[in-house]
Amino acid sequence: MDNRDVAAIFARMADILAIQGESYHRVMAYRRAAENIVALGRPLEEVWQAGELEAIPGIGKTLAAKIDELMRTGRLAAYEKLQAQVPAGVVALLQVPDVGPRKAALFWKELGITSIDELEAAARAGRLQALPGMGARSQQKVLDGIQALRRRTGRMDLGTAWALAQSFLAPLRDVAGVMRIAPAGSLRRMRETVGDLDLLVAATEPGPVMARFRELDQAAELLLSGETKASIRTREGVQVDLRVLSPARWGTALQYFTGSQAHNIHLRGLALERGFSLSEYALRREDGTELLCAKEEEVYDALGLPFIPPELREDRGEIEAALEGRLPDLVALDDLRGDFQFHTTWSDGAQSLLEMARAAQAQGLEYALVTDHTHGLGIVRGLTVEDVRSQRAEIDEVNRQMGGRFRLLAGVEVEVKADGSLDLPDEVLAELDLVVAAVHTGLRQERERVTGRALAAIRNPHVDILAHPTGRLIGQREGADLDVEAVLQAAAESGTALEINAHPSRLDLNDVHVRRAVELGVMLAISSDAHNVDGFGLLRFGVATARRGWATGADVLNTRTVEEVLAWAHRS
DNA sequence: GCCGTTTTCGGCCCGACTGTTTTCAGTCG
Repeated sequence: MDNRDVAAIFARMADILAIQGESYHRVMAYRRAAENIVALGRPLEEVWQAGELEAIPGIGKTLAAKIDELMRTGRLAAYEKLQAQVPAGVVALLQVPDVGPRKAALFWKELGITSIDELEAAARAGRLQALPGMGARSQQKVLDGIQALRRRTGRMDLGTAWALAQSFLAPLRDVAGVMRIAPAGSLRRMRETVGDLDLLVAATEPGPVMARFRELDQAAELLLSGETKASIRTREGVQVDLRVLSPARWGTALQYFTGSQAHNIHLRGLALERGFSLSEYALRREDGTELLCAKEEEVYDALGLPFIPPELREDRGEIEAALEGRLPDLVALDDLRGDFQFHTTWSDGAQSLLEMARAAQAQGLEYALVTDHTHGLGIVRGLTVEDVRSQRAEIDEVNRQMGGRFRLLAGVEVEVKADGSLDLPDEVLAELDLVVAAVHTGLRQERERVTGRALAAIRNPHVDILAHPTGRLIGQREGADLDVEAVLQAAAESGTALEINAHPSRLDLNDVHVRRAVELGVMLAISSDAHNVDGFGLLRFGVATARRGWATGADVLNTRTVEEVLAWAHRS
């Protein structure tokens, strides 16, 4: 029973309770508990053994007892009882857009529908429209929703969402009356995946920008369209929401639209304690007068809080920390002086050492660690011992050409082989400025074995950084069955840095792991993993992941000067 | 089901949009 198993059960119980018409707040309690367990960072089992379950926000006596039962027996009687009461196929109906718990219950109780296929058949036969509260249009919406569900590709990675947002922002920015425009939602919070795209516009008149939005080429399907809010779906099946408000309300609007929902609920509760009702329009006092906020900072300030960066807004303790004046001073992209992983034509990169050095410098960096693959990784041509030494000569030459304004550091991304040994001999590793080790193969090994390889690499005195520790590829491949807690503990002990790989398909370590790493005092290295000259631009996603994990500049190796990095690498 | 410098009971964020309804329920974010 790991965190995800328990969270999935609680989320499932929330769905069933909602279908049964249980109190909204009881349902929300289960959902909130599930989210907090996912965000915990440490193994739930460990918290359970320590008897500290009730210290987790949203876990009280009842849920703690349920977790205890799950940990002891692997089962939960209350869950099994609920499952017996509502068929799994009825719960599945909730996946259909515009079908919520009330309608799912209606379809089940009135028509005996227990699967999405049966729902579709009933809609086609015209049997839904006769139900109370339903009609021909609602029935058609169900059919459209089922189609959309079957087309849906899942959540986008952060890089894809970022690029898609830019394609919407450009044409809308030029519309008359548009004063400000920004992506909000999970993209602004820089979550590792993004479902829907949320765009916010401040304009004197909503009409023109709403009209332009509906007519965009990308808008394959118009989902809804009111005076200030519209949603479209792209051909790829991505929903894009647009909201338009007046510039004087930009601060509250951006705060509201950035979320997360959990952060907003918590913040609005705090506002109520302070005598305000907070909405996207304003802070409204009890006498009905409004306090308008043109800037987001003003919203937090009015509630007696410092500005909370969007990346922290997940209701993972940031509001409490803000109240107590202990928000971290988060690392920023501008703080980065260097990069710790990129590739060149020496292995699977597209450009030469010199071209990559110039690109890194153009990105504002002072140094970058060359980390071509070693030959043990079969899929790319990698460096042999001779290659490592030849490449060193070329690195020295590039450094001469860069004239002291930029420094390439000699390194390697050395393969951790299936038996845990490294792909280059120690004496060769010792010649390098820094060594990055990575596991690329055998990711499906059993937990103990693959963890053992990671631990061996971390404890190797020549290894400075362990790259993309779990090896996951977002949306494509699960990471290894790694004991991340053991890896973090070992890194803290040995002083080895762990990578935050900035590539949007990796973001490995992830935000939750970073948070735990920061707690344990693990050094973090943000790496672009650039394979071409544009790759250094990906560092922003790595920084965002570090920020989501509450990392400060002091936690991140990249904020140090090249001299400090070399001194760190050669510490005892 | 959780939670508490107003509470151990009685609250629990707030509003847009749609469709089915003559005032509102359901869904979504």
